[in-house]
Amino acid sequence: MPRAPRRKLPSAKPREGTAVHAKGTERVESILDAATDTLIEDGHAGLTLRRVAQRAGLSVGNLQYYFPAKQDVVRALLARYLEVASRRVRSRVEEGGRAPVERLRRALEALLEDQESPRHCQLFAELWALAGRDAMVSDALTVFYAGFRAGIVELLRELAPGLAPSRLERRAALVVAFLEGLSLFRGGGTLRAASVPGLEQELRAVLEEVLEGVPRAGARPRD
Amino acid sequence: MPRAPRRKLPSAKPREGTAVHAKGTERVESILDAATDTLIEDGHAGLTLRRVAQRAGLSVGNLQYYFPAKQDVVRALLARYLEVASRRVRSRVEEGGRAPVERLRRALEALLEDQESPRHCQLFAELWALAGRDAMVSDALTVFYAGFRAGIVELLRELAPGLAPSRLERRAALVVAFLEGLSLFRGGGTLRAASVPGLEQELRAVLEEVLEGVPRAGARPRD
DNA sequence: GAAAATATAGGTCGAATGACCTAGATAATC
DNA sequence: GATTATCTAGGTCATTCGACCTATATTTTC
Repeated sequence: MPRAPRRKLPSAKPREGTAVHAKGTERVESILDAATDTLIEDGHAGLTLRRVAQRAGLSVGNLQYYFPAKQDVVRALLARYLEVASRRVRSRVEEGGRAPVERLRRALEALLEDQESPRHCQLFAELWALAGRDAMVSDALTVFYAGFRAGIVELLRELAPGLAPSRLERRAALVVAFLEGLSLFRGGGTLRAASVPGLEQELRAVLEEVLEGVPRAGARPRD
Repeated sequence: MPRAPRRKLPSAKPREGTAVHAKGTERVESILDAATDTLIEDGHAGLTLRRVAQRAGLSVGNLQYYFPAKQDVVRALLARYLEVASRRVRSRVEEGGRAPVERLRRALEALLEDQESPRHCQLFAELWALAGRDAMVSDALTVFYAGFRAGIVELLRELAPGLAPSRLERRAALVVAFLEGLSLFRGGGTLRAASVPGLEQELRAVLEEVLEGVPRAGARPRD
């Protein structure tokens, strides 16, 4: 943690991750790639402009031409990654046009597959920690999880059309929480070493068990 | 990230978090308190010897009398925190001597209560991120979660005595994963802002639903 | 082809860091 | 009272950091 930013007094460089020419756009992409890798491998504290610049193969000065401050890099990297991840969730949800139960089953299976990536899991672990300290990260994740939930809601709606929208939203939130909890111990999660052999089959078995008896309305709670 | 540690060549201070007199023990405790708070508030990168010393109200030299290196502070603080948290889980599990289902219900309720603490949740978010990069942290968490799981296993065993130990272990792992996932969005979690109103009641409702039909053996999978 | 926009390299600066050290003061214990 | 434990206050050192700046190439655009 180097210094107190004496920030933006005159500032002649209004650029913020946007480029006009093709070459610039390409540069921005490679910068964000490098920044993402660095964030994943070395954490937020290890994400330094110098390291990113070196990894992306350009000078620090050049990097700062596109992203004047570190915060700008993080912001852009986050926006890009979460946007892609969101689209991924949507596409998972829309996958296959079968019966409701089957659709849900396939969507969950696909979401679980995404957790195989250690990169992805480590990134999110990093973001969860950051969210408690950085409002920008917290906001970005809030938007992301709202989209995630919405995708699950769509799936659940088909299964239980009678459920009130607010209750669907809540059930979806529980599903998301479970999935994120699993991402810690499963596949590429940072705690896969703290897991248990055979977790996968058990998870599938429980999923089947729940899905078989799923279209029950449940006792109506005070809304 | 300051410098490459030129580490331990002669080293005349073999102390490592242990004190002889009462005053020293007290000091160590206050150091670990300060270090824990700093880790929670500023993250692993913000955990600097200077900051910890200032917070604990002593000199850096004195801090290093007890903990020669930063790593030693982290190790000790982790051991202490996870030990306390482990005991807490056990006591939660042993709480109340009622019927199996009731015991499980109460234990889960107690575990959920622990998630109300933002400090606790932020610390764990930090540790999950760290675990991917620091084997010491990963190992400590692995031990912790093994204990956590063991506690849940005890509870589940009463409910489903027929289940094989390995399957109990796996079910417990799923419960732990769900709980940790919830800790992100519930109570003091770093993503409480990304949650949904009424999550609590819904969670209780689902819990009840599951607990009611719980002593079913489930289809025997290939073990 | 000239003017303007864009791209890039290299360097400076103040601030902060972890590890280490010295020299001495104060307190507890035997 | 001597021994050990605890503690303070300061400083050194090599290193890293983010922000900032200037000078120069390279492209676009007109």
